[in-house]
Amino acid sequence: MTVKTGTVLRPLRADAVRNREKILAAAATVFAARGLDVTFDDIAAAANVGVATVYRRFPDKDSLVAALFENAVGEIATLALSASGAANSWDGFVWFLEEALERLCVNTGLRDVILGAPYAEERMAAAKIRIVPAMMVLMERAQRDGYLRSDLVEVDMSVIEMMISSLGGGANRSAPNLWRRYLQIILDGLVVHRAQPSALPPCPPEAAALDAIRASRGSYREASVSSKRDDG
Amino acid sequence: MTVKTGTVLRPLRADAVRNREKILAAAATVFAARGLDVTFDDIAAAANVGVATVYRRFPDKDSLVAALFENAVGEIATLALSASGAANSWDGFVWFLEEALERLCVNTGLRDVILGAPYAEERMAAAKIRIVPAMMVLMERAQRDGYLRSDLVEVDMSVIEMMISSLGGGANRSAPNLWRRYLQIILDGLVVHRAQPSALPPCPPEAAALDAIRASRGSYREASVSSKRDDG
DNA sequence: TATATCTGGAGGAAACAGTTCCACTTATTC
DNA sequence: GAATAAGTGGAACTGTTTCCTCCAGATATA
Repeated sequence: MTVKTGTVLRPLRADAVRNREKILAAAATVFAARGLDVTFDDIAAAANVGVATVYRRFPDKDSLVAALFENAVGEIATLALSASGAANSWDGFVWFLEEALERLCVNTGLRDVILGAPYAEERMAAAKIRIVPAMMVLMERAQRDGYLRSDLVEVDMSVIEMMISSLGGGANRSAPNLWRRYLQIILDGLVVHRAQPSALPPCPPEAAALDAIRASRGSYREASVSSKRDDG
Repeated sequence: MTVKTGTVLRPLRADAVRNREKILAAAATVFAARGLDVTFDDIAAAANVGVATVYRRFPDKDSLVAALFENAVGEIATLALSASGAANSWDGFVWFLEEALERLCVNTGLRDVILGAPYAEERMAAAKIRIVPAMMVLMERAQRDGYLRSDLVEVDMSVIEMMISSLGGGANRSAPNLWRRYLQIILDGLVVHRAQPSALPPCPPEAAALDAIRASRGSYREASVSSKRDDG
């Protein structure tokens, strides 16, 4: 790791490199748990580092986001490509959705990136651009083979992925796999022929499901307890 | 309209009554368009009234929310009840979903209330309490008649309604009926027997669909342009 | 006309995001 | 193991936003 100083490239000091790693690790955790709308102070705190240190390494959120998510986004495109190599086109389609949604649900930050959050937009757009055609291949194969309903278009899949990933575990600690149940229902709606509904992943405890619902919206201001409460 | 002053009930002055109406109307519009997380200043501006006037009539957001949404919530319960009187239990089930989602999609504030936003929680809980049993009746009838998949439980419907209403027109001006397409897909996943997928509502223009996706998350900070831009 | 009621919007207080500064610490180098 | 360049933490400053109150002046009512 080097840094530009004046006109020469000078190696980053060892402790600085270490801190840079700590920051990246912390940011990954915090972004995953709470999305891209966290502050540099949050990240610094999670990394056990001063804010200035974060600013020194990453002048703005774009650079952090780019450093952390470019690969993850590319990986999704790669998933779609390998899925289109599956022996059965429907299985490939389903497999891709499961893999992609797993990642989006577990990582709110990644979801934000895919969803078009206003950070590092150009670089993320460049990373995302491979996804759409790969997805189209997947869909067309499954449609040609008579598995996937033929009236479905590519943007539908984006919408569906976003609907489902809003239930994700990133925001919803108590039922991290809730989304699988609703994916299954939707798959039952996407498939052309089925004799019976397929078996659903287990039903969540009521409370967990409701948490998920709440989490799906931007989880209001946590402590908007508002009004008075008796001071005890 | 009266107000308690000291110990006597005294009628509200005519202009005050008029302003109160203006505030309610404005709040209804603003809540519908932007959800419950708007400020009193926003409401005052929309009502063409000073903030103080809003505070004077409605000491906190709870009272506004209660005044505006208690009926709307009750109406949803009523819908569920009338739906269970339908000749065909599946038709009743579908009809209820369409009617309820229509309302939730058009009115982000109502969606927030149903979703459990932290305003007027007790009163809203009281209003909501009628919905669950009515929904259960609807579901049980449709399941008994062999239309609705039998592994579905009541909370599933809450989750599904929330997923779908996140695509709603309240936040998504450009494709206000987008949700109908995905409701149809999900219905195709909920029904026990179907020979073919049913026809879908028309596919939206690409851009509109992507708007909807973005709108489904809390639409980031509009102008997070951040960083420097060349001053022209 | 007198007076109780109501109004607007300026502006104070508090919370919070984003960023920089600088006295101090630590790694590197010879 | 000293000299010095590089790096550090967190206080503090700026700007924004939200919530709410105050009060001089306007308006309805009787």
